[in-house]
Amino acid sequence: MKTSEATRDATREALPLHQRLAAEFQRRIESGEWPEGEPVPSESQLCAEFGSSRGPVRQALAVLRGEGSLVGGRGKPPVARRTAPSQPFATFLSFTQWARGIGREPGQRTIEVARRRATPEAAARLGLPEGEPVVELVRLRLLDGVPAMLERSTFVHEVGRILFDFDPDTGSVYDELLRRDVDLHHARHTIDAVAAEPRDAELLRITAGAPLLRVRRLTTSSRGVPLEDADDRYLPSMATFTIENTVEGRTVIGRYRTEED
Amino acid sequence: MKTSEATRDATREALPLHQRLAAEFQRRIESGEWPEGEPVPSESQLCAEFGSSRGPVRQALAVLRGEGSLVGGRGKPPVARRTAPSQPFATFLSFTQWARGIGREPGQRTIEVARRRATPEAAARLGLPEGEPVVELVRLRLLDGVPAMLERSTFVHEVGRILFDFDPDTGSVYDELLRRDVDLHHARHTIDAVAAEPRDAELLRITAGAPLLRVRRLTTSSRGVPLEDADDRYLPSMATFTIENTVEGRTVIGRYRTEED
DNA sequence: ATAGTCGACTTGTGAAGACAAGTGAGGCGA
DNA sequence: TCGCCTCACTTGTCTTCACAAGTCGACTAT
Repeated sequence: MKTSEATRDATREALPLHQRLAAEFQRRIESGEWPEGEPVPSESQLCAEFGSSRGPVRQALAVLRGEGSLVGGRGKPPVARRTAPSQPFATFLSFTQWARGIGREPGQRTIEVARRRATPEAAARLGLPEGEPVVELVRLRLLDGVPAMLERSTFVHEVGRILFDFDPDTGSVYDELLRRDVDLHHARHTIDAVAAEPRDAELLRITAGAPLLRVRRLTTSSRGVPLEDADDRYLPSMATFTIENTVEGRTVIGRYRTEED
Repeated sequence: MKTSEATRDATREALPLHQRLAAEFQRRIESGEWPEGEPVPSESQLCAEFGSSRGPVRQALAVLRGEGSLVGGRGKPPVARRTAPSQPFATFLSFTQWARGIGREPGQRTIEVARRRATPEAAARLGLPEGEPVVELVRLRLLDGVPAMLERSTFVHEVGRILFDFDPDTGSVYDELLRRDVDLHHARHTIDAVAAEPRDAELLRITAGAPLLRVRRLTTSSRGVPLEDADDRYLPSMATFTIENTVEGRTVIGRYRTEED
């Protein structure tokens, strides 16, 4: 885990001052040290406490304001506001991390992993010539042992071949790809609804034609090269997506376990 | 249109320097004056051009970097990158504005507008005592004259009574509420899939049981008071939602006309 | 008692300067 | 020719100063 080591080291010392301040302020809000609704210490007090000038303090506060954890205006000290933590990239991309994040136990049953030639549709989305070899992975994903989602992924061959050295039943494919330094950087999720096809229905143990929440995902590298094209079909009773939106332009997205009404 | 007048005035003169700079830089990127992929002028050049110090220039550039329009790092000048404009709050809340934004003609047929007592579910979501009077609005929304979505909104009475002075067939309820200074500030959209009920099916001209993309929306004021609880059911063939996501944490959401595959 | 005013304090904005850290090109030597 | 090094230039970070603009409480005059 190269990245997490680096992060730990950086947290300790090497990070620039304003980043350390931002982290510290965020910790204070989350821990309740700065209670919600209460005004936080003034900038000059924070400057005194940390022995810095106003610059880094304001830069750190700006980050929190951008996340909506701090609201306030000119003349009056900003007040803390606990807010839904914006789900990081990883949580939104990895079923395993998502499930753990909401306190459920993820599971999977691999239906198929195969190297074959790209279908015209997949080739188009991945920007490959038709017939190029790709790796297809079909898994049934479970939440606390109950079927929740059917995942059909198509990887470009360079990425997909990693899967043959890896048992997709044991853990997170996403983690494994990161460990192999695959440059997963950007993802576009398109959400719609489809009727369960007979094969979907059989695996998810529902009746054919039942509505499913479909998320098609195109994951690309930092240079914009498509790496994965996926089609995830969720049982609506198991997961929903939410978008939160304010006039100030702040947006936070999330994927949640469907609540029982 | 009070706000747009204010914006226009402010753009001219009164806005702080860094905001004017940010707007100018964004214009240059969108207009192609700063071509995509090309490095933009250095900070010192911009300082010289606008006769300002580095502070405001950097502040303005930080905004663009936050939106992903500018990427780059230490030592090398940042390069411009055209990016999907993050859809503003209004576009995401108003069917009318959304439709116009994607070049379609919005339409609506009001099925019902009624003042009645809140159902237990609606009361719970709106934070009202059960049986409190609310205003319910049911409209069939059209895209270029074709049914696209069925909208069921429940407004708290204070907001909903405005609708009785307004013909919801003529235009945007959202615009009308803003004109009446209703403090629509925050919205939470929860997305899932449901099967069309007989009544849905009849209005949307599909068969019962067909999958629909459902978006439940809770709109609140800036102080967190719920104002509207809505249940929008889209034909998946007409609209999808997308979420774009990067490791840097940038997120942009959108609602789009479903493309024909 | 109440309304208005003043002043202390807060954040927003901007200038100017300094140094650190990274990039890239050109020049130099092997 | 190739590789290395130096140097100019860029952005990142931080300090210090100054003033504007808004808030809020205390004080004062009515």
